[in-house]
Amino acid sequence: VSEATATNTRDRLLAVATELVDREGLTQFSLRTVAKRAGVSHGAPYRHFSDRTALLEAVATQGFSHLTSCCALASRTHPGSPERQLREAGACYIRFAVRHPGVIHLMFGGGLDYSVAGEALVRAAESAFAALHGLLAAGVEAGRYRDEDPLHLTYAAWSMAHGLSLLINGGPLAAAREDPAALERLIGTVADSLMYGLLKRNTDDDH
Amino acid sequence: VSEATATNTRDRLLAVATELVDREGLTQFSLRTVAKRAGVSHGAPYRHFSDRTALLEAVATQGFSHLTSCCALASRTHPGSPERQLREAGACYIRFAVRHPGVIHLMFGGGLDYSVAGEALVRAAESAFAALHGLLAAGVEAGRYRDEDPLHLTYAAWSMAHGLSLLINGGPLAAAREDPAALERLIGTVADSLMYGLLKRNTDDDH
DNA sequence: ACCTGAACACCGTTCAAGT
DNA sequence: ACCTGAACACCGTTCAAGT
Repeated sequence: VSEATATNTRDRLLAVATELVDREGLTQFSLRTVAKRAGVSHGAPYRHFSDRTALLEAVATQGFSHLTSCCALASRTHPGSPERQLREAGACYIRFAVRHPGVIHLMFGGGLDYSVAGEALVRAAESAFAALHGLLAAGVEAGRYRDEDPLHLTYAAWSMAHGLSLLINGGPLAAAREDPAALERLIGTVADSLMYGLLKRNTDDDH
Repeated sequence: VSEATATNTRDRLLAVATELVDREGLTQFSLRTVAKRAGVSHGAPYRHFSDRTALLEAVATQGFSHLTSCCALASRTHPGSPERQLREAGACYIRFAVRHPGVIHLMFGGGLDYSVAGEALVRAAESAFAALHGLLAAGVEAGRYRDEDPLHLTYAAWSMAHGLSLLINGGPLAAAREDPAALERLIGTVADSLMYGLLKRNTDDDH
């Protein structure tokens, strides 16, 4: 019984923290507010997380896990089609970013120092990156994408997805946040642009 | 005399704030520490900035001005060559991001709410975006880039630059931070990849 | 094992008082 | 006009004490 209660408190803290990060942002995020909203005293979180940073790291870890599952789902849904896998994984990423703007900012906005982060977070981030890398490597191996180091293509793909999510969440494309159809259209357009850069072309007219 | 003193205090606060954001990050940033490091009491900053957010916005505004000047400089240095302008502006962006990781995170990491920001910041951000847009539009007009909406190409180019800066500052490419030659090489590689996606190709083998 | 509540050092912000 | 320092409400963290 005590184990179930402990787990529930920990999970509740995590859920409240995620909601608070998304709704108020990192600056407004406070451990004491999380505790209050979770219905425990301000000292209770220290039974489950070593400090404020550790709780935020746990929220980010969940985020990376979700991105990993985006890739895994896309792989299963479109077997044999690297392009569709990549498009679907990217769309999954963007939808997550729209639903969880604070978590995305937490993961990539510099609020976390990965050089001193807990290994759970580091592992989750590496898994997400490896999953995306797998999608790009598959496309190269299938002869669909340019014959480049898949790592470079991974950087390009990930940069594009993340850049778009920033533009949607805080920038000039914010209108798409409220309009699901417009959001899907925008995702499609950017994916087209990305694909144009990834796919092989027949003639070279570089500088 | 009083005017000069006032300006100096304001400028010193701004400089100290920039340094603190870059070295300690947004979470550790505190108005009281800035005041102490600037040699004034903790109440003094309120004579120059309405609150903590206003000081951070001023730091971000300076950052956007720098990005704008990156584009302006690139335009002047490589007249008539849209590709070189874009490459140079991108490299300028990345170098700034490496030198000022905290400021870049402040500008794009979600710590600022642009929907309620002061107009100086909004204007500076819009100017930077417009300057980049001008570079892309010039390339399209010159017939070098794909015949797409320059806005979409601007999103793509900016996303790539920003994604790379994130990977360098907090991710798997951090080694390039310490090695200027490796940094320039990396910038070149990513720029190649971006150019590949921007430049016209002769044959279309899209799905 | 988990939680509470007092305690301490810190922070943002305000404001009367000084020059 | 600009700055100081007391004041207040808040926060992260620790820890003795309770169940």
